[in-house]
Amino acid sequence: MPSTARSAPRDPGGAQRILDAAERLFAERGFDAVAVTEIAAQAGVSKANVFHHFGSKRELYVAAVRAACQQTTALLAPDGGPGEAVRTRLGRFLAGHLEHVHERAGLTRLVVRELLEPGHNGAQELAEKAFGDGFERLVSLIREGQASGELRSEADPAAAALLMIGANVFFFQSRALLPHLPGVDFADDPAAYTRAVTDLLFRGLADDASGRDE
Amino acid sequence: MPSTARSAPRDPGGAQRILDAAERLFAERGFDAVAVTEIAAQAGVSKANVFHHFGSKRELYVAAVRAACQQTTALLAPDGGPGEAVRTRLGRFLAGHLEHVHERAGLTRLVVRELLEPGHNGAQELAEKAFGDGFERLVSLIREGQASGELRSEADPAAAALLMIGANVFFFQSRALLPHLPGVDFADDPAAYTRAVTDLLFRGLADDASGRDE
DNA sequence: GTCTATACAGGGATAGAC
DNA sequence: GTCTATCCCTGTATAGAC
Repeated sequence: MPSTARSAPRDPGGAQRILDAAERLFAERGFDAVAVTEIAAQAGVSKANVFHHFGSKRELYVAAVRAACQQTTALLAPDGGPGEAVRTRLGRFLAGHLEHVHERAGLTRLVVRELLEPGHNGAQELAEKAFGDGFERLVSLIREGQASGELRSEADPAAAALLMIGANVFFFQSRALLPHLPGVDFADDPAAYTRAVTDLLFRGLADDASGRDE
Repeated sequence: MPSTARSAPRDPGGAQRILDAAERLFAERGFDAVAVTEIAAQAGVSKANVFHHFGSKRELYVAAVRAACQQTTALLAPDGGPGEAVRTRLGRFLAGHLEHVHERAGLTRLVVRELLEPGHNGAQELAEKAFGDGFERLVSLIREGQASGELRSEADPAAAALLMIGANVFFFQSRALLPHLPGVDFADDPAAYTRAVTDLLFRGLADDASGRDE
C-alpha cells in the first residue's frame, strides 16, 4: 500500500479523502440515503474510483465506521485514579460518556444502527470495539469500588455497567421523543438526566454503611 | 373509503394484503433490504399497485410500523392493581416488557430504527405511541409507590421509567454483543438480567425504612 | 498503479390504458 | 383498482487512458 504508506498530513490522497467524505455523509444520513456518486463528488474523485479503492459501498461503510470508532476510545473522560471516591469517578465517567455520545451523534447513530442490522457482515467486532472499551472501564471501576467496600458486593458489575451505558444510549436515541412523554423535565438537559440517573444508581450501588449524605 | 369500509375478514383486499406483506418483510430485513417488487409479489399484486395505494415506499413503511404498533399496547403484562406491592408490580412489568420486546423482535427493530432516523417524517408520533403507553404506566406506578411511601419520594419517576425501558431496549439491541463483553453471564438469560436490573433499581428506589429483605 | 469513461442490472417511481 | 410500459438514478463491473 504505497499511497497510505506515505501518510503525509497534507493532501491525504484519494483513499483517505474518500474515507473522510464517507464518514461524514454516512454519519449524517445513514447508509442508503447516501449515494456513492455523492461521496465521490465530495472527495473530488470519480465514482468508479471509489469502487477501486473499496470493493463495494458496504465495505466502504464498514471502513468508515471502523475509522470513526478508533477515535471513540480516547475521547472518554480520563479517570482520576484511586485517589478519588469511586462514586465521583463513576459520575464523571457517565457525564463524559453522555456528552461524548451527543457530541459525536453521527457516529453514535452509525454504531447503534449497526447493532440493529440482522446480519452482522463483519461490522460486529467493530461495534464491539466501540462499546467494549467503555464497558470494560466501567466494570473494573465498579469492581474496584466493591473491593474497597464503597459499593455493594452483591450487585452484578456487568449488569450495572450495561444499565449505565444503556441509559445514556437510550437517552440519546429517544431525545426527539422525550418532550412528548409525560413527566419528563430533563428532555433538553442532559446534565439533569445524568444527575437523576446517578442518584438512582448510587442509592442502588452504595453500601448500607456509606453514601447516604449526597 | 369503500374498500376498507366493508372490513370483511376474508379476502382482505389489495391494500390490506400489501400492508401485511410489508409488515412481515420490513420486520425481517429492515427498510432498504426489501424491494417493493417483493412486497407486491407476496401480496399478489403488481408493483405499481403498491404505489397507487401508498404513495411511496417510505409511506408504506410508516403505515406498516403504525399498524404493528397498534398491537403493541395491549400485549404488555396486565397490572395486578393496588392490592399488590408496587415492587412486585414493577418487577412483573419489567419482565413482561422485556419478553414482549424479544417476542416481537421485528417490530422492536422497526421502532428503534425509526427513532434513529434523522428526519422523523411523520413517524415520530407513532414511535411516541409505541413507547408512550408503557412509559405512562411505569410513571404512574412509580408515583403510586411514592405516594404510599413504598418508594423514595425524591427519585425522579420519569428518569426511573426511562432507565427501565432503556435497560430493556438496550439489552435487546446489544444481545449479539453481550457474549463478547467481559463479565457478562446473563447474555442468554433475560430472566437473570431482569433480576439483576430490578435488584439494582429497587435498592435505589426503595425507601430507607422498607425493602431490604429481598 | 492510479484514475476516467462507459455499459449494464435492478430499484423506486410515473403515465396512461383497461 | 389494477395492470403494462417506461423513466431515471444508483450500485456494480469492465475496459482502457495516463
